[in-house]
Amino acid sequence: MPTHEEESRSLEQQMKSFEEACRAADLKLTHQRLEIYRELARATDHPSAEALHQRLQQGMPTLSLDTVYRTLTTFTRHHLVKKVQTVDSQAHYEARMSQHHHVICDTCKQILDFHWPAFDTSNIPEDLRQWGAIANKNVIIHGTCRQCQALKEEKKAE
Amino acid sequence: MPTHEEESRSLEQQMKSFEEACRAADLKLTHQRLEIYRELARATDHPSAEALHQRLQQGMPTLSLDTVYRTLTTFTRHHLVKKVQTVDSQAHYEARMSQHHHVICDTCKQILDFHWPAFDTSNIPEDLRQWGAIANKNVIIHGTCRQCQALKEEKKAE
DNA sequence: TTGCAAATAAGAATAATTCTTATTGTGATT
DNA sequence: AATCACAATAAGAATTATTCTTATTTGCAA
Repeated sequence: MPTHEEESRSLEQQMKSFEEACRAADLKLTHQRLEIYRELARATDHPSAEALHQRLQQGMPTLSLDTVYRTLTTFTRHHLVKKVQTVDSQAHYEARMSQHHHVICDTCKQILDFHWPAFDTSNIPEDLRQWGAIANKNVIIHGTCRQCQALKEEKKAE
Repeated sequence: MPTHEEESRSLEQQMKSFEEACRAADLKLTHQRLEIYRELARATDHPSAEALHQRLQQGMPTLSLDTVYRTLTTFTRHHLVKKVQTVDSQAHYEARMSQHHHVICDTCKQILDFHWPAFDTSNIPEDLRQWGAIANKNVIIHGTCRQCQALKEEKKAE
């Protein structure tokens, strides 16, 4: 368990490498971006844009919610932060009730089912046993499907 | 691979057990519910409420989008259909970029990180190798955390 | 067949996110 | 240090996904 001092030192280190990554990606180092990143890096929960905005507004009363959204999207695009895996904003349904998993193409958004019996019968990590009552465990794979890969190759060739 | 005939027969069977499940759950067998379920059972993609509504409107011009939403929610509550796993409608972010997974309490919505190296190093099923380029594979576990379990026990005891 | 609770349609309301536009600020160049 | 180009921001309007309100209809039990 890191002491308070160690924690904040590592936060500062994280800020340093964040700044470097921004420069490498040609992202301007604005006050907003630095604060939004710092707040997220400090967070132990998984805050929504709204939650971050509220936390930051104490110190930056003019910060707009839109900036938080835009900035998080930018960060995500540059792999500086992660969006917790969701399909997308729309809910999707299925009638198939048997155990299965999903592969999602991040380009065309198509969702495909697959089976993975070896996973289904595997045991969850020891430290999760204490967590509570588990209803189900599922795998979500993200990537680019064949067709979209091909389309991207074509574009590159142009 | 089932023939067309077999497929539609099994759809009819599925409809039969659906009707039975509705009766068991005291859900009235309305035209709308039957058609919404049939359309979803027939679908090979994972349609949104909006998509289902559009498909059904051909034959049922007065069907409201709200009914589709409400009905899907009802079905989900009764485990007659599944909502493809999402955290909830709001997007959630994190600055931790290292490989990890999430447990989500369906009651309090808290998201917790956990590690599962054995999963991370496992190989995906054979038939997925052809699918495309995989960017990442993650586990999402849903359930009820300790605290929420305890609260539910209390309520039951009252 | 009648009655009543449950379900629906229609449209208003809300929540989450994105867009538009005018203004500001970063960082490169002098 | 002053200037400049353009990226980034703030504010509020607009969009999208979903839920709520209310009046009407319908399934089904008696």
